[in-house]
Amino acid sequence: MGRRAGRLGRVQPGGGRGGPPGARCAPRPVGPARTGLRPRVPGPGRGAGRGGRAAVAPHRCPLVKRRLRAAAAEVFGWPSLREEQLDAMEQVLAGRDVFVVMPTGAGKSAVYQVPGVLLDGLVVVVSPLIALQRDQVESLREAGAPPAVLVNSAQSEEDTAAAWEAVASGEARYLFVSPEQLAKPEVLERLGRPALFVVDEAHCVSAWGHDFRPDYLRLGAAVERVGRPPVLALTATAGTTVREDVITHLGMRDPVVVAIGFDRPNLSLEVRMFASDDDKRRALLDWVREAPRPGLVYVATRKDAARYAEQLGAEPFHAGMKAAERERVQDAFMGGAADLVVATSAFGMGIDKPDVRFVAHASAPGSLDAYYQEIGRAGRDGEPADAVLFYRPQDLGLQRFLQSRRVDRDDLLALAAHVGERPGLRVTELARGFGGSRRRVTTGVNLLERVGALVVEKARFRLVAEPARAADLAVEEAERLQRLDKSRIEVLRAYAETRACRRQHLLGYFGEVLERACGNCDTCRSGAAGTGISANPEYPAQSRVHHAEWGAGTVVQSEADRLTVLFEEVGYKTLSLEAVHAADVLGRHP
DNA sequence: CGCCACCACTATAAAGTGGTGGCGGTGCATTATT
Repeated sequence: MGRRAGRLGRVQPGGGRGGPPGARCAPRPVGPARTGLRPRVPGPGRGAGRGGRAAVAPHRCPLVKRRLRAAAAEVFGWPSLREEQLDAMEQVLAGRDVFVVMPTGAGKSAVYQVPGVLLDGLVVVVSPLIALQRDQVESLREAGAPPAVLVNSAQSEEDTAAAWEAVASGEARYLFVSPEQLAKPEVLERLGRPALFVVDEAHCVSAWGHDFRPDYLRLGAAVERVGRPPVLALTATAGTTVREDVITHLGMRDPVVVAIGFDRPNLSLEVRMFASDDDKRRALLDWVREAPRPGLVYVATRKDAARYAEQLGAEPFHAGMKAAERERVQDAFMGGAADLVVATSAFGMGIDKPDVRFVAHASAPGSLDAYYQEIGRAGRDGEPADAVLFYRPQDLGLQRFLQSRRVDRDDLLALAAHVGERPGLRVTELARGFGGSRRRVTTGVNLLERVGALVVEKARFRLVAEPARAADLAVEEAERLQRLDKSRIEVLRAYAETRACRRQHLLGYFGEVLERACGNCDTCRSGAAGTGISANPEYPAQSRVHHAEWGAGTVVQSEADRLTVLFEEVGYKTLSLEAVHAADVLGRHP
């Protein structure tokens, strides 16, 4: 395998430093510069509305592309690559930061796997689940790609030692780790100077970094610590808000965005509205019993997973189950032995089953991003499939609870004071000395850093504000973030309650414009989705507005009689156009 | 925020009503016990 790869020649990372192929053939800087903390209006290169064509220059570099194609064919046995994959790979080899949005199954992994063959150095791949890391290593091994190793807490010390040995000797080409591993200074030291830094399932930075897995927000610092190699972020779901968040927190510089369109026309979209819980439950059971399988039912709680599974004679799946049992259910579903799984959001990452005929939601998830991701597991074979949301406005209450991050000013004050008195501590020392969990301490540190009250130098913390002031700023910021989080639920509500074409609505949120009503959603079928809904000439989607009370914002949804706007300070709001006109509260921004 | 299990209450008794406290999701890594 090494020999095969060797014949293809090597490319130095980083257009500037690297010299030849990259330098001679460096693509022109293209694509929007999207590094700001707050959402902006997409630049002209963004490509909204043109079916999500890649936002890369028409520039071509025959030599590099030829070598990429050769590596794909010779090492991985892929006779061809998508144009988007090639574009992304080429930009990576030229040393650019690249943000790739592609559906599962479209070959996201190839975007780092193939350049990995040509690069002369380590490719670090951050992945959220150990199971996913193992799958990736397995598929690289099967392909006969350069050696790939793992470092995590679930393997023996011997295996970890061997992995580090392979990294140190230069034998290992790919290293798979969790963000938690990269929070350890000794791990970062052992990485040396990687040639490429990959963040797989990059939406996790935004979805989990702010509280559940705060080490995700420290990846940007990790990138700096290892000499700032090119950063490649990969995900299947990224609305514009999520994308901005990921780019900001990974510290990506002027990234090239390569996206494949979001639309899945074979997926029928439907929302069924209920007032009572009993009615909703009965309707879901009836519907699922009749639906063609295999299918997936998403629920909001573990208890519901057990209950519905029992009633449907299906397999439940949630994080409270034993690992062996979870594995059994997942394998049974993948293999076809189980054709119905009732799951919480724990189920799905890494699931790539082509023939799933429906995804039904027994309760609303917490965001439209999550919803899109979950329904995206249906109909990957391109055959007709159903996405049905059994909706009750009351169900949003649970999501509101789940997204409320409890911030305690006293806690933050104590943390700030502790750091202030003992400059130079690292996370582990801080957690031990301060007496909080690593998670709590990291979340606090992230927040303090975000408001500029704390700086990090070589993984050591220093307070640069008065503790009381630091705590105030952090609380203020946490409250702002919380408003934003909660407002994401409003986006879901808007989807569930819209009378317009669901697909236009959904795609609009992801920054794509569908010119005409889709004809494959419930509102289209019932004739409720009138014409001309997508275009409100007064406040088109993505335009900047200013509200008298809520300040600056961006229109994310524009319908004939209502608007959904993302305000920077208060989050998403749905406004009735009639009220807007009556009170004259909304102005256009230049 | 909303549910649900549990409790007290009512008062020919059994089963229903009303109040309320606890609970709700996602994974890695690490550590203390069997």
